[in-house]
Amino acid sequence: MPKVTIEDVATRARVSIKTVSRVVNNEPNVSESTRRKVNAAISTLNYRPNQSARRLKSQRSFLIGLVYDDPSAYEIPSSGYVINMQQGLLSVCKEANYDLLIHPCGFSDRRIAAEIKGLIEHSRLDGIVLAPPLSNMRGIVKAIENTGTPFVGISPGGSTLRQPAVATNDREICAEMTAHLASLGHRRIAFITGHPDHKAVASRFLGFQDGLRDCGLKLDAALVGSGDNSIESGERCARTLLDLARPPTAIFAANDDMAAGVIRVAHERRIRIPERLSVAGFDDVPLARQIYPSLTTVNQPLAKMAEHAARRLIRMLHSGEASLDLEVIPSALVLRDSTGLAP
Amino acid sequence: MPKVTIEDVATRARVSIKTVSRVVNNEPNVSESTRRKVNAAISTLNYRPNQSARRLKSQRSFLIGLVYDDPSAYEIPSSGYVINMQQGLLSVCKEANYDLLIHPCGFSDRRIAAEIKGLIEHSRLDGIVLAPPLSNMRGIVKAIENTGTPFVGISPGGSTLRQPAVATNDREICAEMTAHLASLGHRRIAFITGHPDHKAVASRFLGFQDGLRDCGLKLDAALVGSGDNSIESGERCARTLLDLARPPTAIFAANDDMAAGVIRVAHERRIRIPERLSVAGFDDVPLARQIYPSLTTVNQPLAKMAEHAARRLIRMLHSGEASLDLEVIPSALVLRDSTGLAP
DNA sequence: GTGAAAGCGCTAACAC
DNA sequence: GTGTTAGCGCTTTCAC
Repeated sequence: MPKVTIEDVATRARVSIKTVSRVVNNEPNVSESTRRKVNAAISTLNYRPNQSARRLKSQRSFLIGLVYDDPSAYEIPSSGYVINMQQGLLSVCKEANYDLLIHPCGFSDRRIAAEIKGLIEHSRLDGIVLAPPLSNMRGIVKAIENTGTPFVGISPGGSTLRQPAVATNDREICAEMTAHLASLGHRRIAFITGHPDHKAVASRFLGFQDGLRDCGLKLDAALVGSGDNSIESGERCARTLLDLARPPTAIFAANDDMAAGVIRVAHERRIRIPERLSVAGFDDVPLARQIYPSLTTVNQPLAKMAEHAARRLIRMLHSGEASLDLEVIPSALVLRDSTGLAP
Repeated sequence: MPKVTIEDVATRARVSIKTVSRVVNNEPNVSESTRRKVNAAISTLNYRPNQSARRLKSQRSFLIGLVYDDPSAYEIPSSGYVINMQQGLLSVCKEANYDLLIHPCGFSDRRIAAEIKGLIEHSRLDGIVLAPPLSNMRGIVKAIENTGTPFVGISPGGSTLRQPAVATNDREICAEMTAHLASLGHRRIAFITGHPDHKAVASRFLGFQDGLRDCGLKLDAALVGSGDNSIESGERCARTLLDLARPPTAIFAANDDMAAGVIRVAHERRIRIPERLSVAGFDDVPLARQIYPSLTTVNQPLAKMAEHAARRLIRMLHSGEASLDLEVIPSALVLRDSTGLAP
């Protein structure tokens, strides 16, 4: 590795290092011919600016942190959502010449605020993308705000926290899904709620209620199960619901894992899906296509949401100001084999 | 954020900056009392060494890269394996004060060597952890070797490439799984092979053959399906196998996704599992616990493998020398509900 | 439009 | 054991 520095480029292009710096950073005040000369030198020498030097001098790290709840701490099975967010972030970081640092952390930890503060100070992050459900937790959002580090939240749900954020239309799309089930003739539609700490997941329940109302159906408290996003809670709720004297003909779970739990129970009891029971989920995790029957669900454009979050963050970094509004990227219904006409 | 520098610490502790540097880096030649004084100053001032400065001066980035094949490029559904590796790496990086950069890249891309070279040059990575199947691809391994960057491969499979690597006992554990199926009375055991580019997955087939031999069974070519790790290929192979005049009573797939495909087909055909057909997979992805019936599989300790890889890499970084041997971390059988006595 | 000079905060020689 | 000095490679005044 022949360390080629800005000086080498300057010498070769017969200009000063400052001019090279201008070209590299796309600054104005460089004539077109000089720019060409410099670029030629850069590519023949295969010059790469030294990030460390640039960071040191400019007092910026060109580092963006993704902070999410550590899946290992909670046995959340479909941690695939992290991968999706990472992909979205990476694609933007790449083109903007930022690097991405990932930082899982347990959200129940009372010291989490200190942990985040330490992370920012240690890695000198320029900005942060905050994944759900951390984005709806007051203590965490406040901790980041206190450090003064720009950040963008993803899916903060109905939380009242004012923050720059990107989300999807959980509520509206759940109303749509509910309407879809109703249009298949279902009248007794059950809902399994998610983990209470996930505000975004909570708003899915609201959407369900909207949907019922839109279709002239009444909410039956007996048809609401309290889950916690885990497959086990889905199984538990399914058992209770299916034990009912008048069981539901459709079950809409607030996420795919719980829906998978419902399907497991249906299999155990030899209840045909969708002939005797329709099941719908939310997230469109890989699992949704893999189980039998394949799961009707809502595709949440996580990668795209992350992309937008990153772009916004970088814009904030450059402009120095934060827009506190919520950007919404719509989800889409994915109709597969687990839903059908009401029996 | 009051920028506190090494100088502030030195002033407060009434020593020179070099002494502070020594304390921070745990270097020798500092008296215990001085060390205490300095540490006191550090903590009252809440001093954090500026990584950029340190990197610039020491010509090291304190950055480790995880290079893996981009799951989005191939629709590999159970990309959960990346998360597991990340977790393992992060835990080690954290304690060793390195940061982790993740870099997915398409492995079929002919320019991948150039891409990796660019990545190393751009981010100035100190070392690389190479995930499978990239770790068994000559072009990629050579590209990294050419840059002179230390690296450790994960699960390079039976590849003949000499490299520092951490793997699991794919072959032996597959022989064990096969023996387990035989012990349940199965005599017609089918195998579905994985993607030919994945050497580690290929060695699972060898293990299957070992197992058959150990149990005095003969390999029946008709009972071998050629998959590509995808769930669809699992379905395809399952159809062919189950259409046989004398179908197998057990199917062992080289990964969980293909096993899930087999289970889907069994459901379609109303073939009871495990009463009429036993199914086994490999990987123990989250899906394995979620589908019905839950999948008997092999738990691959990916996080632990990644941990060891990171530790080795960091040791290499400090010592400057690479040990080319292969470290093996054993997998374990996970017996669930998809396997049972032969009919 | 372009360049000279001054550091950013730290580590590595080398003195003492 | 401890301190002094000289940069690492870049960006940033500010001069021209």
